[in-house]
Amino acid sequence: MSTITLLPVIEAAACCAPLTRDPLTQTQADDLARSLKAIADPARLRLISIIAASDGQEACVCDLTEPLNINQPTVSHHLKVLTEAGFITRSKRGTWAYYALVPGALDSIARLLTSA
Amino acid sequence: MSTITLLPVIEAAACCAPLTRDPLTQTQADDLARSLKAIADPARLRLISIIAASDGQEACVCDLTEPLNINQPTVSHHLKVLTEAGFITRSKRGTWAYYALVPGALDSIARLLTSA
DNA sequence: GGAGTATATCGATGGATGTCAATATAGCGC
DNA sequence: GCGCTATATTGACATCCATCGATATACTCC
Repeated sequence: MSTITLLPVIEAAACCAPLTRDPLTQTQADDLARSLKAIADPARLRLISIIAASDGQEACVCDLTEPLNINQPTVSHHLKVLTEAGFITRSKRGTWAYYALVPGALDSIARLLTSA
Repeated sequence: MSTITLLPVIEAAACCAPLTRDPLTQTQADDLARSLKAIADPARLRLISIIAASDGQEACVCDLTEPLNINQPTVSHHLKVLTEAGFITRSKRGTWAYYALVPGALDSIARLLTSA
């Protein structure tokens, strides 16, 4: 796992023109699809939106488990997917784990979809 | 199938604030996830980008089958998914089917992901 | 109408994925 | 160390999904 980049989303987005300017290569399409798959899930979208609306765009797992009506292991799984995709980061403070939005990660994906 | 809205993407996007402003409700998350799932596939992203780069942002199926290295039924399937999600529209002229981008569909999704 | 072409649909299949219960790990306070 | 709490991991399971071959549909031209 040591070869995973820290911010795969932003890296993937930095490379290329908007989706609508030129046909994507297979590799570009694979990368963008991977990022989109990570957020194309209701539970993960809600997690992102709760984190984003929290103080400092950071939230404790203990505040994320209850409002989603899914079990704790499932929340943990979704947070891992979002982290590996580069949308959030994890920092542990004592017993608690805090997840924070990666600034610009969502924006860089959005830019790829925007034609203007 | 008569109850399907013509532009589900844009309708879903018109209703709500950016993902990062307030926590999403379950319904909002479901809708947005459905739209994102439709484009979270390499083949469909490439289809969109080829259509977008074509004259009048419209392309014939005959021009979409070859460059993707996937079989014709699979291309047809992906085009259907994109159509039902409201990203493209289909118009038949003679023997050929043309698919065109729905203006603003991608943009409205992008706006939901943008914080600014 | 019949042959040929373009596109869509059907059915099957292998692989990915969301969810859970059970368990493991890790930190805290006594 | 021991119990307690918070979070992560594992393994299993059911469902979804991308892809394909085969076939159906629809249009054109002769």
